[in-house]
Amino acid sequence: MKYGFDNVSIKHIQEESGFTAGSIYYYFKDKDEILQYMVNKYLIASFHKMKEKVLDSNGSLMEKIEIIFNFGDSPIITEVESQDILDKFPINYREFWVMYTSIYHHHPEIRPDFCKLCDESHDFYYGLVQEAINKKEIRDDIDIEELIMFIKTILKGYLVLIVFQSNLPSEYLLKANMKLLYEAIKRR
Amino acid sequence: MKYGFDNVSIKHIQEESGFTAGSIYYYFKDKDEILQYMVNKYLIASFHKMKEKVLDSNGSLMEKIEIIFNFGDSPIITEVESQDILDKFPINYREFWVMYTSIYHHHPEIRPDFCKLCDESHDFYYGLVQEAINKKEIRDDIDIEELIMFIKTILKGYLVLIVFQSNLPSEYLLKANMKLLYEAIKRR
DNA sequence: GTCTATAGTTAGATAGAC
DNA sequence: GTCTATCTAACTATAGAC
Repeated sequence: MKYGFDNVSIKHIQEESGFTAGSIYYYFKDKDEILQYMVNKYLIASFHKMKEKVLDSNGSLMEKIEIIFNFGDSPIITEVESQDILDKFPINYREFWVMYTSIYHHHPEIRPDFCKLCDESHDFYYGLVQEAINKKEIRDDIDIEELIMFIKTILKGYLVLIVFQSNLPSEYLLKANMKLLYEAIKRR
Repeated sequence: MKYGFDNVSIKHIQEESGFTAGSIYYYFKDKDEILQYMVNKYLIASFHKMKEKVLDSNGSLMEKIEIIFNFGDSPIITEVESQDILDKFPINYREFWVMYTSIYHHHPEIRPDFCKLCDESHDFYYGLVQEAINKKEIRDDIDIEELIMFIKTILKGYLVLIVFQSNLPSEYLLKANMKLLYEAIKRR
């Protein structure tokens, strides 16, 4: 998270982890395998945690979307047995996502994981939107696929703006997006 | 654009440019200065080109926003005297932006340019929105600052989704965003 | 399973001829 | 202004002792 994946060296990892390069290569066949491991463990596990949190909330669609907006601030989590290190050195989900996208072009091997996440998130949003229509929370003349794309766009844009335009206070940005998104989909 | 800035070596540049390392270092004191040069020349010039294109269009706010959406596809441009190379090897603005953000963390020296762009874009959007309200194209009970944040969020999210979720057809994504953005701001 | 030591390669950068 | 030749430092990865 400090250097970005391509700019962190095995020697950096050696110093921070307390293991020597020899030990690190005992567990991972090369540097790329460390990346693969992290993406699998952290990004995907965090996405599932987010889904869980949303589905447990029992709120309205807008309340659920607010949970997703705020999930960027959450620390990355993983399975119980490997959680120790993440408790000691928490990693922000949003920053992790940005680090991850920054290597997207140079590491095509991680793209399948990314695609899997996108597909899963589509199905997830579909469920949320369908439920909101059934409960008459939002207009029912809305195209579900269009709304999913709109929500995805706003969530991604929010995440990116928070990171790259830090002079925008996140609470105002969140409020503005929530308010205007609701204007677009509310029953009239 | 092929390797990303940190992963491209002077030797790569040597091969592609036809100049040797010695010559390259005659013009640039170090590799970072090449980056500075590109950001200044390309990113900022392209933003001004986009503004120009929008202001010349004389369309409605939504038509102007559509121009901005589509600007990601445009080739990067610069001043007339250095345009030759970009004509021969066009660079997509959207891809350039992504390459640029991918080095944001590791190259703090380029952040001031980024801030300048964000500030300029705020003033630019403010003008567009104010004009649309005056012309009664959109609701006048809308908070301008909130709408600017909303528009910025959607434009940025669109750009990111196009790059990282390429299975989403851009024309549908554009249409969905335009339609729902308009739903949020249209006069009722 | 962890270490030391180091191989082999490539990186960014420079000196000096032309 | 461009080149050749080369330096030093850093990198990934491995061999082999313990």
